[in-house]
Amino acid sequence: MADSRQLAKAFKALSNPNRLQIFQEIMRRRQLDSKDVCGCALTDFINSLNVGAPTVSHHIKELVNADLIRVERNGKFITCFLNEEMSLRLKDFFAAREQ
Amino acid sequence: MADSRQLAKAFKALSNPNRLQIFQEIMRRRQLDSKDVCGCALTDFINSLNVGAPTVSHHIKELVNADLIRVERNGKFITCFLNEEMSLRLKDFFAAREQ
DNA sequence: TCCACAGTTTGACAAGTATAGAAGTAATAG
DNA sequence: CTATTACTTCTATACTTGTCAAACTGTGGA
Repeated sequence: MADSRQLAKAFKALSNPNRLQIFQEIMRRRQLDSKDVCGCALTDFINSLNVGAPTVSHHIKELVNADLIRVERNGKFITCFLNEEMSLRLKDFFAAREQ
Repeated sequence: MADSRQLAKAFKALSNPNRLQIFQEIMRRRQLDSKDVCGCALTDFINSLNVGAPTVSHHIKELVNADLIRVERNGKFITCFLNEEMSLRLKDFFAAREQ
């Protein structure tokens, strides 16, 4: 059950409403399949949520730390991408034994 | 997105390691399909986790409050059951747009 | 009726978290 | 090189949470 700890960490990362919204937006953008828009810059979140840059930066770090997303720096910007593997694991967690 | 709030609540309920373990045990027992054992008494958790009764009681309340489980009283005992509908919603949340 | 057992409520407290402001770093434009 | 933009780190603070001890409630059995 060493694995429980990682799940709990992921759930904790998603337990804050602002962080959940960031995550949902990253999920949502993934679906717009063109390469240009499939990630999110941190600035997007600063504008859409009502919190400052330090707070968003902190939230992103938590999501990365929980393996839910990964980030890439492109010049001045960072871009956030969904970690598909983790999403899959979380889906499977809830899918256990149901059809 | 009024719905986000409920998701965040569920994730928060699962973000504590002890509470997650309680939830996992309730999930696990569901699979032993005989009527007699398909729920969990609170005492079971008091013994298996290393926390006192008040703490377990509190955790159960949080899980109920997050719509993840429901409880029934049978005489002296309470029994916990999984809320399948919520599990399904959570599975779908992570399943969005992936195959 | 009284006791023991199963669980709940209350109150307290240490530890953790969300947030902001100020100051710092990194990259790009001019 | 300087200024600006994008983000990070540090520090402080208000708030939340997990836990326990003690006291309480409800149920079934002797």
